[in-house]
Amino acid sequence: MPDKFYITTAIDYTNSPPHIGHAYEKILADVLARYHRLKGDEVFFLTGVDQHGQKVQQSAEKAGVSPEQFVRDITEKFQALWQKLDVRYDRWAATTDPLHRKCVQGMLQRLYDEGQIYKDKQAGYYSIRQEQFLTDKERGLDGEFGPEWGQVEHREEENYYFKLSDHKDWLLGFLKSHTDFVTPDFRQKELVNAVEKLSGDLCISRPKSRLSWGIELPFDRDFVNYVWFDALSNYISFIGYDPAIKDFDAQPNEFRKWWPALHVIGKDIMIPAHGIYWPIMLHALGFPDEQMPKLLVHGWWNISGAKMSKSLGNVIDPNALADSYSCEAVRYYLTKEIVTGKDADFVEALMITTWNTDLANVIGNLLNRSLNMSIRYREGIIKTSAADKLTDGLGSAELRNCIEVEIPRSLANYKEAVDFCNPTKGLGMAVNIGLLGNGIVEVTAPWKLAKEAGEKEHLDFVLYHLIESLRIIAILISPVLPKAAHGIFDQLNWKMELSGKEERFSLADAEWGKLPDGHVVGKPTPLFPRIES
RNA sequence: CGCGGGGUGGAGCAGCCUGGUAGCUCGUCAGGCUCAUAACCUGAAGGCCGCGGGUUCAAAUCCCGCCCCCGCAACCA
Repeated sequence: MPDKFYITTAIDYTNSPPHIGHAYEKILADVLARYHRLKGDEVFFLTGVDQHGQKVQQSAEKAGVSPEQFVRDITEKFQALWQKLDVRYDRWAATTDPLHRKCVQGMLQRLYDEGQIYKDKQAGYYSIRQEQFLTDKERGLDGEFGPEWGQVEHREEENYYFKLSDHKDWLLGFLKSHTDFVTPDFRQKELVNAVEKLSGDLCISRPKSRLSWGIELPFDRDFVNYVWFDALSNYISFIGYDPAIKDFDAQPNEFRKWWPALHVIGKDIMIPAHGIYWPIMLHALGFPDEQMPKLLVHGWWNISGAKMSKSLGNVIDPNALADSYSCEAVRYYLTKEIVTGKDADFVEALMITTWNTDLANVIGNLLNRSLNMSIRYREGIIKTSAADKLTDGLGSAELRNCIEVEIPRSLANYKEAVDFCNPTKGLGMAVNIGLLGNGIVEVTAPWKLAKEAGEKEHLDFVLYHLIESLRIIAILISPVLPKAAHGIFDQLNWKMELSGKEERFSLADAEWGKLPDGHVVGKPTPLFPRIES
């Protein structure tokens, strides 16, 4: 039985078009999903859009179109971008989907019936722009509410509340006994601190008079749900959760097959949404502790050390980036040049450097020179030879060390790294095998071997090793650079019957010595042309 | 004393959890090679690993104190 891997991303808010941060998260999730497929796991990758809410309603009004129309346009932009960036998800979660709406209403109804949701009246100062009640905490030094809140008025309003605080102690206990709930670990520390300060319940409704663009509360049609039950529950609704069934073990097979999930999210939505509301919602719905999801919290791409923001006008458009360079260049840079979980600076020049160094100079060049030599010296025919006999040839010691020590170590490091959600380090291992290959070319000097009749066997062995290195590299980079991985395989003339198909790659094949004797390689063409700036 | 992150050769970063020759990319300098995408390989210069204490045979790494930078409000991942 293959392992199951269910991965999700945050669903993006369809209020404005996607930027580099959206792209990073989806690429990260896509890379992990592809890696697990490479391992042979059964994978389900869910991503989508959050379409409801006040801001969409307002933006639509401003644009003079219906919310449906407005949301459809933006949604198309997201989907087009994911296609352009090779983000291959299995299902699209759009919160206006009837299936989702039904599930959300079912959840709310059951929690209402079970006394987890109650109606209450709140009076106080209310920010219209932020659609929330303000407390004294929000007052500035002068005791007034700052301009960021827009128009503030006194208001009295009835709403529905979810009994969040009832579950605070449970959550603290859960976090204490499940220290791997959040990756990286320092985020979990942060979360525990936040939970300890938690007080009050969660307002989950807005009267329809103010907000109509949302999911109606099933037990009171004068209200729509506000945000969290709608947005977060996509993670379960789209894989078939049945809200009417409290007993987790009695849930439909399809749902139980995939759950629990790995949620890939940004650091800004861990507290409170994914770290507090979501596990408590699941707990209240009857999910046992061992069926809680895990969170992979990534950092942000900053621009010259500053936060990316619309108001600063420094937003990076991934569409334009993919057009000027390539989808693969964007995927490579975003994966390689950030420590998973931490922030990084987005520097376009560094994207070019990284591409040129790792892909053009190291891997691409190794591919090119190896194939070229194979064809020039041995007519493209790759032969295995007994490694034992080659103890005293040029560079034999380095060659053996590479095969017996370095490559196995790189492979082990790669697997460990990506298994722990660190594709950055994984890519480093693939590049490392490329570096080793280029080193081997130097010490074995195939052009010298080719001139000596007695060295034919040694030459064959060297070439075999180089081709094997490239075959392995292609497999390792395939989750990040699917197109380039195919490009390498195509030039190696390997598994041509699967050309273009994802099944062409398997992690089990990433092992030195799997290429059969007598394989004939193809002609070299520069795969990663240098980007000249 | 709010919470968290960071301070490592010229630049950007890893390493810190699980102490033990300070590593990577770019840049600089000097060699080598010619199969290759003016690519590749080797070597060199350049670090009191923020500061001060402590633990230890041994600290970038663990502990304590201090200094500086950045997030934790918004559009926003």
